[in-house]
Amino acid sequence: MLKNTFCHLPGFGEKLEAYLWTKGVTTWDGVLDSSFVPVRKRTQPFRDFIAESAKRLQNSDVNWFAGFLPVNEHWRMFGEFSRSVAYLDIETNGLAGRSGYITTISLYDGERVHYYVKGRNLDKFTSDIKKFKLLVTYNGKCFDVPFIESQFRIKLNQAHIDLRHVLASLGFTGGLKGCEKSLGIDRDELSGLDGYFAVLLWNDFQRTRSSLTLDTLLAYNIQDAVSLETLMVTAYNLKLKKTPFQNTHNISLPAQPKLPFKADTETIRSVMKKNYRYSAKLKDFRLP
DNA sequence: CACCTCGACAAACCCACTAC
DNA sequence: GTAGTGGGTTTGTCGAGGTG
Repeated sequence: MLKNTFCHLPGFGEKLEAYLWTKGVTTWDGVLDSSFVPVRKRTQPFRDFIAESAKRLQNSDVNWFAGFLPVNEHWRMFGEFSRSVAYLDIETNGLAGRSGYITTISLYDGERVHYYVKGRNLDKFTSDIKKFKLLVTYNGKCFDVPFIESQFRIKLNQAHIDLRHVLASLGFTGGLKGCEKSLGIDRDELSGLDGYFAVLLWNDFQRTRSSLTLDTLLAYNIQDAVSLETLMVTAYNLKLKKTPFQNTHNISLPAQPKLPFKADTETIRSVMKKNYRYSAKLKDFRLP
């Protein structure tokens, strides 16, 4: 999709790009010798910029594209760079602002699941994340990434697709779970849980040191990260429908990875019982 | 609850094109 | 050429929405 993208060129907006597509101009070389492109936008600086684009694409420099693409078109980077993606989700001990801390992190690379737990291996995250060129999150630009940056005192310089805004532009709102529901993405025994429940699980784990509790928390956290891939591919294909490339650039839905943890129903029940907020949900978690 | 980004909307600005 | 026009692009401001 980046090879068919012109709106990262200075002075090229969405309208001009869409117009050129209708005229059959779909490649960078095409721009340079199409009479549909104003002469001023075919001068040497533009030739140089396009040559630079080709070079950066060749060198897999996602970050360069992220700097020139309008943010609402960052989803386009996924096509060329879907194999350098880190799907990322964190859990914390609450929404307590600055006094809050990260409890667990899940990172899915499309094949393997990586997870990090406070007090065990959380610091390993900072070196692991450096291996990825592109981050995909839900609301991560507002929450996960600033939280990580402030807690670890690092800067995540990767290109970053925030699915919250991509999905909102497609008409899907209501949070990660809301979007999954609208798109028919199911999450069996973990449905009905939310971020606050992850806080309760962490508190319970602090008190009991129960490995079943931690497993349940990680199962939830990892499910969120893994779901991001399905959402990303779905959103990408839906976005493509508004371009002339829906038949050529479609990405097929990936197979689900084997998940390393299973949520424990009895733990969920027991933690729910202690919080009135989940009294209505409790009935969904009867023992078999 | 605190924090953060971006979409919406408006206004300013730029440029290709036309008429004379 | 020059001035006018209209559409597209860029810039600026503000509030909605989502995170555990």
